[in-house]
Amino acid sequence: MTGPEESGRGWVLHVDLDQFIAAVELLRRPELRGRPVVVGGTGDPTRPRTVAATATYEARAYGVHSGMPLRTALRLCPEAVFLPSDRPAYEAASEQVMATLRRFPVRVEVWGWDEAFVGARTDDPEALAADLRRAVLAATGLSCSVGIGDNKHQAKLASAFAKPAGVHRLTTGTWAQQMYERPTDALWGIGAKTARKLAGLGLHTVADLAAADPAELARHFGPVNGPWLHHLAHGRGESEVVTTPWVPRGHSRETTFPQDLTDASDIAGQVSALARQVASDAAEAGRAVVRVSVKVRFAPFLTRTRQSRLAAPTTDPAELTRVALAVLGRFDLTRPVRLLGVAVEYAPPGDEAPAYTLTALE
DNA sequence: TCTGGGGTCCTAGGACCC
DNA sequence: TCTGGGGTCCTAGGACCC
Repeated sequence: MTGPEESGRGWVLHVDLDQFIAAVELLRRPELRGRPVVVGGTGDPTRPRTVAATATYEARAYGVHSGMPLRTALRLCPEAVFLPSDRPAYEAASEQVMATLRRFPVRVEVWGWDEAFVGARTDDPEALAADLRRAVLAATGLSCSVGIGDNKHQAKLASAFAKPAGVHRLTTGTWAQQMYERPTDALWGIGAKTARKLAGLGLHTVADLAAADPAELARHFGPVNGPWLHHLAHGRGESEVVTTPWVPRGHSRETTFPQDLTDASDIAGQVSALARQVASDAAEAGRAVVRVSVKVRFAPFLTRTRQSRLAAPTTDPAELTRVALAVLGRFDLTRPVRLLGVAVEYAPPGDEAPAYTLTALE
């Protein structure tokens, strides 16, 4: 921490913890180091319909990966150690990491449990990145990788190139050289579906997309998404690092049942329980609810949602439960149900009361 | 490999209003 | 009454990310 951050040009850094969940678990259980470990669900690999949140490199050697059903992981690697997900532990570790980053003369924007953007002015961003890595490791025992860029998009991609435990710089100056030959889904925001659709238009690489006509892209992907894809391919992106805490837009709870539900009163009972849970979460967060939606995933895997806007914002559990059940009533529930969910949209904070006096004056 | 849970944002179509 | 044009709100679904 040499303190040169008041001078020099501005940079965006992306700090990404390496194998975050597995690393936190191994800190608590050093005896498991070097063994195949899989984390997910309640840690019971025989329970159907639960998947791995993460797998250590030793487990990956057996073909196990995150998102894989635990039962499959067990078959591939019977000697693996299966651990339950422990959200509070990950949140606590994450807090420690973010607090460490905030001790530097930089701006820190938390972007999830295991990553953050850092805004800084310096003549030597590699030195700053190395300082951040050392400080996080010393304070928490966790390893991270750091990407350096002119904006968040570049820094985010750079940190992936830096993995594991490294530092990498990707800027507008080196964008074409580093990115143009890669497939379009190497960009942050382009997934499998969009990549396939782009390929159908003859656009396979980042260079192809960068050379495409934005108006043509708008016709196929919409007025916002089309031009945005073009921007992504040129390595453009948001460069402002915002330190004010994120204000959640909504909240949800959902459950996949080990066996399908067919009984209507069971289904209603589960939706009530989810609605009460979401209401309690909202009350704890001090947020009023303006919309309630119910999600039903039918067997084998058909997902449908129904939603309803409330007449007035509320946090009342009885009212939210009543609305959730009314929305549930709009589904055709003749097929077996494998998942139920209740989601709410929050009113913007401080927006609960209508400002009718101001309106009257206009 | 029979496929979690929790988020965000965008799009399209219909209702409704002037 | 054979049919405009714009704006806003609401709903359902989709894509993406961690």
